[in-house]
Amino acid sequence: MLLWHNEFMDLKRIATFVTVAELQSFTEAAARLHTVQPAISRQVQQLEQEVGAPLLWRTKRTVRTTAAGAIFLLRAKELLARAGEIREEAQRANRGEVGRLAIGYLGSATSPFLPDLVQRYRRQYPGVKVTVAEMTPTEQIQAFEKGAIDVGFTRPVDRHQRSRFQELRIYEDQLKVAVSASDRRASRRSLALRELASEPFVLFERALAPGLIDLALSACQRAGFSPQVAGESPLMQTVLVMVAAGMGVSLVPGCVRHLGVNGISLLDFTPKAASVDLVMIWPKTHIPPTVQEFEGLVKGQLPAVRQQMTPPGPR
Amino acid sequence: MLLWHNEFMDLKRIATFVTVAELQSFTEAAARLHTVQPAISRQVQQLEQEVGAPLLWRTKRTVRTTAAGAIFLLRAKELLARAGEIREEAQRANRGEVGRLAIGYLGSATSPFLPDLVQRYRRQYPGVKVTVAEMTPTEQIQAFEKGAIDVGFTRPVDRHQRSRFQELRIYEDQLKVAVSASDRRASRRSLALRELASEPFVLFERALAPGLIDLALSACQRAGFSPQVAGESPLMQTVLVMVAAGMGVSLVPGCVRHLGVNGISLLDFTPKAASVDLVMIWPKTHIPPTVQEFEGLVKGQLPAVRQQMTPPGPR
DNA sequence: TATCAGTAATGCTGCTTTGGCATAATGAAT
DNA sequence: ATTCATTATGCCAAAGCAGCATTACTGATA
Repeated sequence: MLLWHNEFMDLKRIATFVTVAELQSFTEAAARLHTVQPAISRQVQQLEQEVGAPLLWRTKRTVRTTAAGAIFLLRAKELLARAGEIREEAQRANRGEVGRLAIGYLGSATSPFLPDLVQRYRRQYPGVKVTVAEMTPTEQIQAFEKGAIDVGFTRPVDRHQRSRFQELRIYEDQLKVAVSASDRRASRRSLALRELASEPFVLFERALAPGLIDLALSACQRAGFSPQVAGESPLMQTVLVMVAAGMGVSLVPGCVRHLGVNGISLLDFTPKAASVDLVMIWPKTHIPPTVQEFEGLVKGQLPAVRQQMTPPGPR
Repeated sequence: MLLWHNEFMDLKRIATFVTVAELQSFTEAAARLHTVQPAISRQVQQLEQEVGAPLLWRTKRTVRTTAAGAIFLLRAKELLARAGEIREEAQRANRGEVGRLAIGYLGSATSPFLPDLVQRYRRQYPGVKVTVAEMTPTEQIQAFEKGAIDVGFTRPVDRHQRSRFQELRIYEDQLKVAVSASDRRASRRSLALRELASEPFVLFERALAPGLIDLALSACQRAGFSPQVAGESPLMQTVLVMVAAGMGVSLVPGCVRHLGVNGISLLDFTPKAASVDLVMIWPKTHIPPTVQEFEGLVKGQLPAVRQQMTPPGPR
């Protein structure tokens, strides 16, 4: 490697040349750069080697740029400025001020509060490209694999995946029995789950939200029966409409009341089932700064969100 | 200076990072860059220090860019490409392939051949911005001072300036006596200069071309008289028109025959005066490559130019 | 004309940085 | 659990670089 000149120009040497060219003096440039004149001389010499052209025309009294030096001076200043810019940009990306934040969300459980969260975040980080996409829990896991989303609002992931994701509980919801408004029990506050043992059930498709459906099934199990599934749908709205139409009863999270489907009644039941949480999840590995910042904002908004998602009347 | 991190990012380290990011491997990057893996590790570490943000997310199995690294990778590649481009541009400037060539010229002595020279040059060096401006010899000297022109086609400069300029003789011309076509001597081939001792003279303004006029005056001096100047003009055409109008005789370079002024006759005279040369001059200090290349082209064209500027008929 | 003053280049030295080797640490896959 | 692949770290020698002293040169000045 002896005497083997580098393939690349050195930005420091370029900056030195710019200073010399603008001050038209090696000595003054040395003072400006807090070093000594011979260092400047050699830096410029090396840069001329690297560039492959003389850049400065020296007399003992004055220093001028050559033709090559003049054009190089112009371009070098641009290059140095650009170098500074890209460093700034990387730092902004590292602070989560630029970049992207792709959000997957569960429409039925987030519609009341998510738009506000997103709006607050976009105001605070206008440089971040935010996208939102409604997805079922299963679709969100797949989207994480493909890198299509950065955070997801969903149900708690199963034991298998738990180690790969970080979770933030947003709010706690309760399973409710959904019956048609024309059902004879529609006006009751509560019922025993085993009263439904022989009723037809309409459920959300298990493959798309196994956590939720398994919770419902285990509730029936504990009540001593296995529900007779008369219908399934990949859309929560459709489930509710089928219930309203009297095609069966269902077990759904209380938050579906925000979906605005008429003709149904949501009842508490005994024995009480475990609560069904809404969580925000994101992969533990390689957490982008945008996600970190979003997490902080969400945490700050948690009280407001929880108040918003708490049923207004008597529970 | 111990542990004092440089203000500038190092292009070599940036290139190393790009290689690592694209190959997604430190080890492979080391092989590609003909060095060893620890060197790569430390270069990337240093670059991350310089940038002020983590750029790569390392596991033992794979290497990925962080959010900051992803945007930095994109920009860094542009920066490296740009750095290469500006080096190329400086080299082209050094070879005279880009830049400028500002030409000052003496219209009366160059009009037959200069357009062709300029055209040839522009074809060979299309990247050079060529400008031409008609100027008297004195104006050319001033234009050189201001850096307004790079080469000049003019008369030989005086002793005082000679050391500052390089000269290339283009062609050799002879002083002629100009008389009106209606003059009784108009059809003669030659006359003795002293025949004009008592005639009125019309001359080009001395201040604008001292070399030429001093040559004419010294010719008269040697013929034993001092001409009686009846008129002066800063335009050679005007001088000739005044001669044609019979306002006087003049002493002019033979090349004025190309100006296309009618009604005059150009005669040889005795005693023969020193020849009046047309030269190309340019400052000795800081000769731009464009000028060097132009000089080469002009030298190659000299025979053609001289043939073109030689009077066709008997001399 | 000779001296002087100011500037860039060069020789040299010691410190800093960097590359290369050996090895440790770590995580994934079998 | 073990092994393999990969990156990080400790160490050393070589190279690069800054700083000092000095030289060489030129334009200005007396």
